Amino acid sequence: MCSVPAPISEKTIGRLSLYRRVLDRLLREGVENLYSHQLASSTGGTAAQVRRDLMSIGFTGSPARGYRVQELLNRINDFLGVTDGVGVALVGVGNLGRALLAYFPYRRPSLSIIAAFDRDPERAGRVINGCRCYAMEELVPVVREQNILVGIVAVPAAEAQNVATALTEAGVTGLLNFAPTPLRVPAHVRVEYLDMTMSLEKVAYFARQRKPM
Amino acid sequence: MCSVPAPISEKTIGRLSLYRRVLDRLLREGVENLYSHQLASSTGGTAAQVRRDLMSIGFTGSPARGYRVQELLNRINDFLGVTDGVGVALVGVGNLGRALLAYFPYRRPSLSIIAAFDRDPERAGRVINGCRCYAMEELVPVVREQNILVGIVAVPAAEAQNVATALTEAGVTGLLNFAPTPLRVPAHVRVEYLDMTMSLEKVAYFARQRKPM
DNA sequence: TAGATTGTTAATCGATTAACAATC
DNA sequence: TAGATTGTTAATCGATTAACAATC
Repeated sequence: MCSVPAPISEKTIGRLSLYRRVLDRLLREGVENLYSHQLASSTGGTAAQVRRDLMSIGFTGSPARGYRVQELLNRINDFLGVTDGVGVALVGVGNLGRALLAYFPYRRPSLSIIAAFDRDPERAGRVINGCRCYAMEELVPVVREQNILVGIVAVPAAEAQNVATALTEAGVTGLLNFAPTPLRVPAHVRVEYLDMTMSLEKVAYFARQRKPM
Repeated sequence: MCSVPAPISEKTIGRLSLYRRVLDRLLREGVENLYSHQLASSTGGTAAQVRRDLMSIGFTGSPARGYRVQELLNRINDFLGVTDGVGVALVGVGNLGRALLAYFPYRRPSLSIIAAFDRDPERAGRVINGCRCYAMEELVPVVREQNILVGIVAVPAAEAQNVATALTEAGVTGLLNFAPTPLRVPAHVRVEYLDMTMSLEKVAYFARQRKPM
């Protein structure tokens, strides 16, 4: 009965996050059961993929009723660990940073940006969207003090590495990097890259290809 | 000599976008030649992957000097079609939308957001970061008039499908979707998904896993 | 029961990695 | 020449797809 630690793929983690939000909405709408193909159509995947993902976290359904929404949601929340919540630090309070502060509301249950940092002394000391902005020098002590685990890098590419190093030194184990540059971090730190310019250029490329219509 | 149309992978397109920006910077720094591993370390990939990508667009280097930076940059620009430029429309001028207006400057050479739209009449008529905001009713005529090919969907998930349908009807062939919901569009329209919440939740998951240090 | 769905296994597909000859 | 790099081919790896028995 001692099952092997399930090999959860990285992509599965991302899809579980999406399932979670869909299930949350469905639950509020009063849906109690759903089939894999329903969840697939709400998330843009295939039914088989949904079943694989749920199997990989050890959740089973029945051929008759499909999956129980409430139980599945609990299971995913539990698996992703969103019930506990995690503190997030934002570095760089420029245009992008301010947008992120507005996008991820302060003191949100699962993920909350609880501290922001900027090199510009003008911005330090201000409170934006409920989030306090600190000077760069305070990064390490504040992140340590508040037990922050995740850092968002929203500074220009040239500064990104220094920011990543400082965040890592302060004890962060996950980084979301908006700068279009690779970050060198210790092996125990996870970096996720999010390059909006790349996404837009990709779309533009395909849009141009399909222009002649 | 009639070579087969090279099968360029979707991921390659994204990486070419990143190479392009690195090459642009290197060129300004006066670098004339570079090896695949140099480009790889600047973009977080492997040398073999860089070589595959460049080969796939028919660009070759020499064992002695590597690749010529200027020629490579021209080739990639040409391939991605950035030299011509493409018009982008933004739909949704909330927190995220305004951030995007600030992030992708108006009248940028290759990609410029030349029109924004919002349901809120308050926002329509204003000019943000040099970009004019229109009412939702003007979407189809304005997008058609200005020959806009790409649409950015920055509205809540519930409205995303309607916005996508309108943009498609107006002649857009590429969509960048920030809403966490799949979009049903005609086959000739390309949709790219960018879910910031998913990215952040993924990082948080891995960060928590690695917490015990 | 009949029918749709689940969970499992085998087959397929694509991309990455490894090995190597050719080049300057 | 020696050495590092390029371009090419074969091998490996993983993920997706397809087929099918089990289930309610």
